Amino acid sequence: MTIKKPPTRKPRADAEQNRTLLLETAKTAFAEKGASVPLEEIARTAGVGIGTLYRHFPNREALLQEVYADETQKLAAAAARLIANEEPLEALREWLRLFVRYFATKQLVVEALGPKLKSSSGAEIETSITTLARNAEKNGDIKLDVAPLDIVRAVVGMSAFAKPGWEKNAYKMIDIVLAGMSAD
Amino acid sequence: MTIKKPPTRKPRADAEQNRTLLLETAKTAFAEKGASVPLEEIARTAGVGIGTLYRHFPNREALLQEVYADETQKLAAAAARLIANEEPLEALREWLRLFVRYFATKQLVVEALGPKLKSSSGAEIETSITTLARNAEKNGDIKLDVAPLDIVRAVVGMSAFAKPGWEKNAYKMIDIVLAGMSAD
DNA sequence: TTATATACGGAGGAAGCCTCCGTTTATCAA
DNA sequence: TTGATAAACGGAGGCTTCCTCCGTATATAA
Repeated sequence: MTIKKPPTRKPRADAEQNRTLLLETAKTAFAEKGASVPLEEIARTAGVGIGTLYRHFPNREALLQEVYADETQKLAAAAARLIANEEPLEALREWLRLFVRYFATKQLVVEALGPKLKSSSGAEIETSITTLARNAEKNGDIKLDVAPLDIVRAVVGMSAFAKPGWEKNAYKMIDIVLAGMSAD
Repeated sequence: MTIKKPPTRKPRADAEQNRTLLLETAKTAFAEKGASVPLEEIARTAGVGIGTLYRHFPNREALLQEVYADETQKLAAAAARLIANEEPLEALREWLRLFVRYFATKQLVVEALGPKLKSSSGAEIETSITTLARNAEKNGDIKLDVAPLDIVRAVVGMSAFAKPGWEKNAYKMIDIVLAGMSAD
């Protein structure tokens, strides 16, 4: 069995630059043209070769994920903050609202990508909602006989071939679902 | 302005046959390999040329729609029957369960097609759920402050990157949502 | 049987995805 | 500075799928 020897060199500056450049270009392109914009177009716009794009991001999904990574990050942070500062049930409700707004920005992504969002961002979201929901359950606010993630799913469903303004309906659905789970 | 003169001839038998054959082949293929199975493969399996497939169904969506047309039809029929024979709230609940099963069969379709289901099947479903929901509302069972279709959306959301068995969760979500909407 | 509207089939152009590899360049040691 | 070399670059090209176009074949009607 061969051991990997790490000759360790400083990472090349041009590589870092291109990576950043590609992420910025992709973010714009996805927002403007939807998530199925040709990757070759992104590469061209960024002024790099297609090979470079694929070296940094092995496929479309990887690129999308990184583009939205920081927003996902913020969402996770918000969960922690809400738990610390709010009543459990309200923390849960508020986070779900945040989620709706977050999801609205990547909705077109989902449309074009299909439900492959299990990926990494999914894991962080699952952690957040699970913590929030269990917290509310322990506090006696809700009875949890579906998986916590199912709450998110119901809310996300609101965006199914949504017209602009679906967020309003999603907010209402949050209240309905929480009411339906309430342990009174 | 030229008027279209209709020379009217009996439609050719081979055309009808091929159409039917293609529908059957497509149904199997979609079920077995998902909705993104190459259309050329369907044509080949059916033993017709790709041109014939495209003449009958101008694109993938048209083909999918026709493949599932009769199931959609049944669902609409069920709505009428349930309204006639059940208590309004139970009619609504039961229809939503039927919908879950219906949707389970075309779920893979949705995944590959993305939310383009507004199309014709969507219209029939919207009619059904609207009638059922308004019926339950008039009976004083629920308070309807979301669009009826949103109930379906919430339920459909359960299937988002679902594992096998998501139908169970969907059933639970039906109960939760209806409880949350109950006007007590 | 013949004429013709209708349908058939598949070649081929267009578009995207992704890989592969020869060329270029940033880093580091001397 | 300079040379060696690991690291990164770029884009040609193979592959897959979509869909159109049109010459050929055939079912229908007279």
